[in-house]
Parts: sequence; C-alpha cells; structure tokens
Amino acid sequence: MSLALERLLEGPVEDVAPGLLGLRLRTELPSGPTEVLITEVEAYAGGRDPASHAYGGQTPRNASMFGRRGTLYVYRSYGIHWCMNIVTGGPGDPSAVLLRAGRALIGADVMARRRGRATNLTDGPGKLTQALGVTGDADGSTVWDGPVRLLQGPEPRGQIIASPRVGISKAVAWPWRFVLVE
DNA sequence: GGCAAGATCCTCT
DNA sequence: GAGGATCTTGCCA
Repeated sequence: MSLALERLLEGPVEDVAPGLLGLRLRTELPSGPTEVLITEVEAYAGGRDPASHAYGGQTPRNASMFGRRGTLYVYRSYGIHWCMNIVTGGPGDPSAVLLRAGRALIGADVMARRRGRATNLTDGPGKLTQALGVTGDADGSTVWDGPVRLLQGPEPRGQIIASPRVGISKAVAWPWRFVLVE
C-alpha cells in the first residue's frame, strides 16, 4: 500500500474527490488485465449528505461505506448495473467517492468483450464498473490489496471542472461532480 | 408482506 | 427524446 495514495483520501470528501481525478484504476482478472484513468467522480458525504446511501445510517447494503479508508463500496443500481465507490471517511464517517467515468489505458479489447460492445466502454458509472469486471464480489475489499487497485496517475493532470451531481433527487445543487478535462 | 423508488444503460422512434 | 429492463432496499400496513 502506498502511503502517499492513502493520504490522498484524507480530509473532507468534497476535497478528496477531485484529487482522485487523473489517478489510475487497475484490475487483474482471469478475463484479462484492465486499467483506466479516472476522469469523472462524485462526492457523497455520508451522514451529512441527504443524497448519500449512508444518510439514513448503516444497513447491510451500505455496510462497506462504514469500513476503513480505501474500502470499495459496490452496489446494484436500478437492479441491473453495478456502481463502485471508494470510501474516504475514517471511522464513523461513511463518506465515499462514486467513480463515474474513465479512459481506457490498458485492455480496451478486454473491456469491449465484457461490455459486449466496442464503443462507450467507460463513460458512465455502470459501464466503468462493468468494463473493469467489477461486481458485488468486490464490495468490502480495499483498493490497496483487493481485486481493484488504485495507482498513481501520470503527470501533469488536465483541468478540473466542478458541476452538480447526476441522477439524484436530494441536495441536487451541490457542485460535487468533478470532471477531468484533458 | 406489499409497494414505490432508485447515484443507470440500451434500444427504438 | 422516450421508455423499458430488472431487483434490492426501506417504509408502511
């Protein structure tokens, strides 16, 4: 585990989230290695954020959000898709960053096979998760020693744009969606 | 035990 | 641009 990376996850989630842009996410599965550059994220501030899954307290579903920093929270969206978050809060703070989109660096052919299509491989939270081969099995693992690894990204990074979050009905106006413009 | 809503994606018009 | 797929969670009776 990288100390520098772990420190990137410390602090208020709305500050941590843009810091994840430009980092790399890697999975190595039997179906092949894949790696993406993170280009879009959203911050969810646990108990103080009405739009967060953890807002109502801990349940079996969101238990991973209450885990230690760097834990993956993978949940099923609309009964069909998997979406993944990286937990950034410490004990008692179920804050997490939703990974919404990325750019394929390694294994685009593998992603295309997993996605069943050749285009729009990683331009949405459900698509990104599927392209990396991540499912509920990865829920509760960590990005330090689990199937999904967080790695330093190439420098320099591009420009970061903040805008309102997508697909939620509460706290809609908070500009906690961050996009990397290269 | 039933029901409505959800941090989405794809296809068709 | 609109609608359907598909299932888990949480609320209420």
